[in-house]
Amino acid sequence: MPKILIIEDEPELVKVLRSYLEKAGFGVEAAYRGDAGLSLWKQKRPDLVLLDLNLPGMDGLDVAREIRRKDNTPIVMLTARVEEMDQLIGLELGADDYITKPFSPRVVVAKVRAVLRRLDAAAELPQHVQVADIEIDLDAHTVTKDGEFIDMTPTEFELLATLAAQPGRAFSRLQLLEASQGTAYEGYERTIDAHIKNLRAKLESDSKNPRYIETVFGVGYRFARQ
Amino acid sequence: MPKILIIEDEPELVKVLRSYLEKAGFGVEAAYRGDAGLSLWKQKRPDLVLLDLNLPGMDGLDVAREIRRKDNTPIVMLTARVEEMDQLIGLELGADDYITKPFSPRVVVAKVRAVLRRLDAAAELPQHVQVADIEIDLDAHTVTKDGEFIDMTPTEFELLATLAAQPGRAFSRLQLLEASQGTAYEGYERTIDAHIKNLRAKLESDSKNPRYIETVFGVGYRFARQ
DNA sequence: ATAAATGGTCAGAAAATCATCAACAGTGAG
DNA sequence: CTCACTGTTGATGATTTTCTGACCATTTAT
Repeated sequence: MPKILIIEDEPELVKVLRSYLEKAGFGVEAAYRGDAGLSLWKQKRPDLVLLDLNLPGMDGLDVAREIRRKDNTPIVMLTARVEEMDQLIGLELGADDYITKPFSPRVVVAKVRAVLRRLDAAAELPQHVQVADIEIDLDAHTVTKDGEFIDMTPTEFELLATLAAQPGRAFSRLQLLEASQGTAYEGYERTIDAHIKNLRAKLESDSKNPRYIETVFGVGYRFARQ
Repeated sequence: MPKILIIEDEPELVKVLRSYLEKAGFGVEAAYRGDAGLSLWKQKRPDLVLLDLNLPGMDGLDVAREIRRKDNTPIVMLTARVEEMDQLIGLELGADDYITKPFSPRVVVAKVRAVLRRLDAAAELPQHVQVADIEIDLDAHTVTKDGEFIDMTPTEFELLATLAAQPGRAFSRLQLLEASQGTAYEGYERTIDAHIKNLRAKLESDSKNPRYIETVFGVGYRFARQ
């Protein structure tokens, strides 16, 4: 559950935002002054900061600068008017996004989600898997073999990406089910067989003697260690 | 470390700007006259020029024009008032951005960063995409097929530009929403379908077998690989 | 060698996703 | 204000993918 820190001096606004964010599954902390917000940030280390520009105690810009100096917690600025934003457009201070008042809480939640998603996507996952003469670009959703592009359905793509990410490791059908269709524990293990067959048809030149996707009898499948 | 050239006749202002820019990690050169600025530009080849409009020795406009004639070093204009800018815009000077006085040094640094970043980002993407008989000039905002210009609505062009800038890469509807209407997380993903349909109607001769904008089932759309 | 267990393949059914259309809303120009 | 244009939305039918179970082939264990 990602934690959001709201630094905003209007209690009414904080109340509304908190309600919406919590409903959306976020944990919420709030401060009503800039300096208080900064120390709360140090203490709680939230995943994202919603920061008003005009604050008592300490200016929002200074708060942002201070946070940036120590960390790159994503910051979404709340500003009163569009003109204020013109000053910030360069985003000198590294705000990740901004919202101008008046705004609907719904929009705020959407922004928060978008920023977190954007950062997550950029930071964590490897973008690229290369094994043998197969190349998988997770971002672009492409698979090439010897430079030739091969079309994949979403499930096929997921399976291949899972297997190829750890060549030599055997995956059970259950693990592959989980990888391909999310968490789903329900489902028929043999479904995987069908997808493997289709994958092989697309990848292997000799489907009888698979070169890439090998069967591990009694266990599952693995991508060949090259 | 990017180099910035300041051409500005007020020494006090130069001093402040230099201090801020250096703190921000830029190398700074300065000239106090237009003609001197131009020769310093020739000599140092900075990554960006901060250029005052009213200068002794040589008018800022002439300096800009001269720089543009030889090179496309980004230029950020410093102008006294907004009205001055209106003139400039008509002159199609090719400045990359402008700032009106009075301005905070912070804003200047932000602008400089933004311009450099924008150019960097732009440099990575092609300005021009040609596939078969379609030609898309992302810069000029034009699309031609067999030499004939095709009119696009703004949204259509944005979508097409996004897709065509990275042929072969699949984009989700969410990514396309974000690209076409700015930030939107809200909005109906199927809206993209409608725009794609309109785009295809304009681009494709056989809308059933799209040659340019391909559907990636379960993922989104992509521009055909070249 | 034979039986038992596991994997491969296939085709039809079910589910998910997509294309298209028509109606509606917002916007700016005249 | 009206009109034209653009963009949005929800519904419908079409398409593609995914799932499933049956049947046969292969592997393993005895």
